[in-house]
Amino acid sequence: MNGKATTIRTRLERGRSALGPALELVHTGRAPTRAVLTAELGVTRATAGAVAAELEALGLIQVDSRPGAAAGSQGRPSHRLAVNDSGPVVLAAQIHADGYRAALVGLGGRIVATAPGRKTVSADPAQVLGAVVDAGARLLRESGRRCVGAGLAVPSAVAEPEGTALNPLHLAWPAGSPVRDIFAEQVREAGITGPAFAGNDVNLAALAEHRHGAGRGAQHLLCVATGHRGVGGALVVDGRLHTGSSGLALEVGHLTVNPDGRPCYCGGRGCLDVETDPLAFLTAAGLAPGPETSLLQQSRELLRGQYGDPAVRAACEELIDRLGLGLAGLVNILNPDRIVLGGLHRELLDADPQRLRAVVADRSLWGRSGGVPILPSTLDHNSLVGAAELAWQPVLDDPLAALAASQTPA
Amino acid sequence: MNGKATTIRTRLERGRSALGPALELVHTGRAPTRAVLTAELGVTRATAGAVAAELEALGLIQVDSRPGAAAGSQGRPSHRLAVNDSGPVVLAAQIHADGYRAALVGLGGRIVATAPGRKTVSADPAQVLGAVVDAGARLLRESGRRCVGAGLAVPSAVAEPEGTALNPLHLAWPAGSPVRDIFAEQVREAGITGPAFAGNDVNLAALAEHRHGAGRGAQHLLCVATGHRGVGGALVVDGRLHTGSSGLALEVGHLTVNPDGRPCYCGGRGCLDVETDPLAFLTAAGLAPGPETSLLQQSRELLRGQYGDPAVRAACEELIDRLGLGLAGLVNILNPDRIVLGGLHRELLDADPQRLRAVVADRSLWGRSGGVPILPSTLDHNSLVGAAELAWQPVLDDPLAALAASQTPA
DNA sequence: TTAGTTTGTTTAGTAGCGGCACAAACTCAG
DNA sequence: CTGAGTTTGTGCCGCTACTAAACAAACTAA
Repeated sequence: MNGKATTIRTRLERGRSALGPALELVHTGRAPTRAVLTAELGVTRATAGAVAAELEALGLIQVDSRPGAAAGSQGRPSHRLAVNDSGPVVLAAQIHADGYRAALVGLGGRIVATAPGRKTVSADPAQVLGAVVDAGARLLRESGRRCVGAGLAVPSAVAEPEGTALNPLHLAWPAGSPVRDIFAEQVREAGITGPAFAGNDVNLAALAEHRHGAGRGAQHLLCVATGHRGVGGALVVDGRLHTGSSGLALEVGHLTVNPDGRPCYCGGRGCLDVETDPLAFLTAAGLAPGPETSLLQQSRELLRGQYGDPAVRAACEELIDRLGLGLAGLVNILNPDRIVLGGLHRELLDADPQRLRAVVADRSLWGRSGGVPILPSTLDHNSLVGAAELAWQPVLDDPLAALAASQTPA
Repeated sequence: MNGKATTIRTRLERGRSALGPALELVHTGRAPTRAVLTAELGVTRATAGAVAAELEALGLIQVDSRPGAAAGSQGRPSHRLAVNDSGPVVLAAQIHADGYRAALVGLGGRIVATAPGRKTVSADPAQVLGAVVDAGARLLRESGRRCVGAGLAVPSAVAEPEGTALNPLHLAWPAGSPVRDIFAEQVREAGITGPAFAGNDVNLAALAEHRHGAGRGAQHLLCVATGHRGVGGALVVDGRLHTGSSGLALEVGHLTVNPDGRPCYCGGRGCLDVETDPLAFLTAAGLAPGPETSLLQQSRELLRGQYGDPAVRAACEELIDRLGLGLAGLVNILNPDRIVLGGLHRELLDADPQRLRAVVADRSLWGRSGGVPILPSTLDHNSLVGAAELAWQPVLDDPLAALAASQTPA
């Protein structure tokens, strides 16, 4: 009964319907040649060729004459299909505990230019976001590239469709700040073309890992990460973020992983949040956390440098057991086919992969027969690249419409 | 790199692409007239008319001349669009602790004919499934209707794509029984046309509730139910079952809801499974469960008949608190926009809806501001109807192909 | 050199859908 | 009772994205 017709998309809007899927295949590197593009789309060679030509005409992809397929195959060599290196870009912005970062990101998830993060902290989101957008606008001017959108990653749950940050951790922003609208406003004022989006940083990191990192090819990708305090989760299903009905899904921090654990502000005790974050690690290792460097940095140095120390090792194993219990619970509920860990959790995995995999397999119901692959994240700045993915999405969904929209800022 | 082209569907296969979506709208009662079908599909009136005509020609829907819209509106009255009452049916089968049940189900989820369940229990799945299929085949012969598929609901997790029952509770079947293949074989041997499917009963109940019951219109529907022992969960996202990467998602029984609780076979303690099922309720109420009637039946009678009894009431409140904690955990992870409860959980909700809603709102992170609607299931035999939905799905996805396939049994 | 294989392009031809005009069936005002 | 307004249903035309099939191109292998 809702007026909007969201039921069918593909066939009803004019223009080539295969344009978006084709671009996504090139964007994620799954279509290196026209031949595999043909197979992957399930269309005839004629159509795939026309689609590729149109994407090339739009300036989104480029075709090299160099052979794209593996050498040694017989038959006529295929031409290489790749993202246009000098095509349009999107503005990606990330706010984190220590400051912010702005970047221009092209198709394929390639970071074209970056503005170094600065340690500026303000209780006013508009001020911080204004600074990031300014940095981004400067990058855009310097590069002279066309911009088709902007994406923002924040360390907070972002409610949809309002675009408000419900719990901006370590940012001192007021809860419920309309970050998406503030960001969009700043972007518009800076003269940057295209729509603006905002999302949770772990969600966006998961999106990036799925398209360009350790999550490539996974159908149900679960990501769990912890940076400074608290634990974030994300799920990517069939290439799309699963954010629940209002963007608040995968709030995994309050799974009980230690019945006798320390109390948590949520009202429970022994939550994943307070049992597996860097602070928990440092205290388990018997260290008073120093304020000079970040908790994650301290934990990382400890794990990499002094893993021989029995106290450090014991703390590591304790956290692995707790994390494994939490992951097992998530496996039971979400049944992913791959898990990618970031932040301190990634370090814990690197330190003792066997133990973590064993705990997860042992405590998940069906894990005994096989178990889910657990991998460390592989992408640098994955939240930033994920923010770019958010901005690229309209282009991937409908290149013609998105490019036309960003051409006329209206 | 998988050969199959699953990327695009709609525009590439021949035939009207709006046929499936249109049938689904009529099937779920969301398109009572051609006019709203037009709006809902987002096509022109001409196209919607043609689509409706083709569906009618296929014998799937019927158009009455009686006005379909609400009276009192001006303009030309619309014709009523409805499912064809004498059209094809599917065979739905359900296995439960006390026996089995077979039924013929038409479009719209209407049960056309039922064969009474019988108390036959065997350790051989082939024997029990053979009996259900025989009963179904008898129904089909008596009705003379055309059959386009068969669906089976079993009280067990069903692994995909193998179609094996991993933990057939209270059935004494060997774990890992290939129920889908056994069922399909029996269906084929009985001369029943169309493909055969199998699924977990709670999953299928959720699907049915979403399409024809308390879950209608929900985007992210979470269902939780307990029948005899153990707790089942299911999630329906955008009208499709979310079963994870291998059909094993929503195994919610082992969320920790009572740190000091009784030990569970999973290795943990205080799991939802052992803290909120009928056995837990009866023991909490101080009763030794009698073997004569089912545990759910006993619990239900106790709750409805002796709710005044302090012990019963205390047991009820204890279970509500535990269930609420579990639901809150699921809300944090899945962020549904509606929750539907079945079995004993439904009874608990009916007994004290205020208390359950309060607990869930209090213990879920974002629940304090609003809270998710929690409703009791409304459909009789929802697992059975859900099994039928499974069988209808190919027809809803592509009516032309599905009907053609079931015509020629090959 | 010739056959075989894979890739890319050109040429019809088909069909689904949008756009538009028109017809049908009602309500409401006067 | 009549005509204007409104909503619904249908017939016709044209566009265009697609398939199909033949052809051309660029390699390998014998």
